[in-house]
Amino acid sequence: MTLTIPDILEERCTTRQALERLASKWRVLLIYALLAGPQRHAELRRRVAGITQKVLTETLRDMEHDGLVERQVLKQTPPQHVEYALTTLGKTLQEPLAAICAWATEHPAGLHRVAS
Amino acid sequence: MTLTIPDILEERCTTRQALERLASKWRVLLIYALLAGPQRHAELRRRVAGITQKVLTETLRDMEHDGLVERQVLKQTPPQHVEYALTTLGKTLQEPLAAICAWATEHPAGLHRVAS
DNA sequence: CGGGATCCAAATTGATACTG
DNA sequence: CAGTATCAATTTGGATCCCG
Repeated sequence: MTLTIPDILEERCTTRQALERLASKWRVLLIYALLAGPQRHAELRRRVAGITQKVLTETLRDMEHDGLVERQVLKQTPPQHVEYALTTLGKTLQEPLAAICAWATEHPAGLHRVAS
Repeated sequence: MTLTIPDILEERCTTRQALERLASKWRVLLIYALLAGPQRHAELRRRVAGITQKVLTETLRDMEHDGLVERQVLKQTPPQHVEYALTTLGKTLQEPLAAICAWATEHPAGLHRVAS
């Protein structure tokens, strides 16, 4: 009701830019998956149904470079062991994300795809 | 902390599907713009910087068909007067959306684009 | 196992021109 | 004014093959 609307509608607005980066299907799902704790590449691939190796790698790297995810190599030998974990910053997304998920859960009939 | 993670990671999960539909840059911005009240096509185009007429029309129609937005034609004469407004359902997005925006505002340094 | 490199098909977008 | 139609230009995604 008393929401103050910032000028996030401006292209230069940093809030809008952050928002645009978050508004991604895979990012949201990955963050969600990672809330359960650090996980490996193959693990995430299995958990996040539908994601391909390429997209997974790309998304993780983007998120890492945005400071949301941390990548740790545990072994250097060829059978590499790599884990991804949310950073402190990434974890702060839990609450707002939960709010969205709660909404999506509460309004299952909302975004039904109506045949044109 | 005590967040129960639903299996939104499954492709068939309706919550995930709703989420995927919401996770769109333009949708988020449009909803935000529309929180200020019903607005016209040209008005929205001006407010939501960077959106093109085509994408605006498409996004509005998608949101309309998802039950988030309502379209009302006020005049039938050639210089048409069309207004778009959030539906009751659409308005319920205000809170979760505000949570995300608040996050984005609080973490301006978060999603900085680091030159590769 | 993790992921870089390619090649290619498919989906998005941008720019214009046109209509009720 | 609002919106459709079209076509070219990107972007994005999927499928493979390969390497440390």
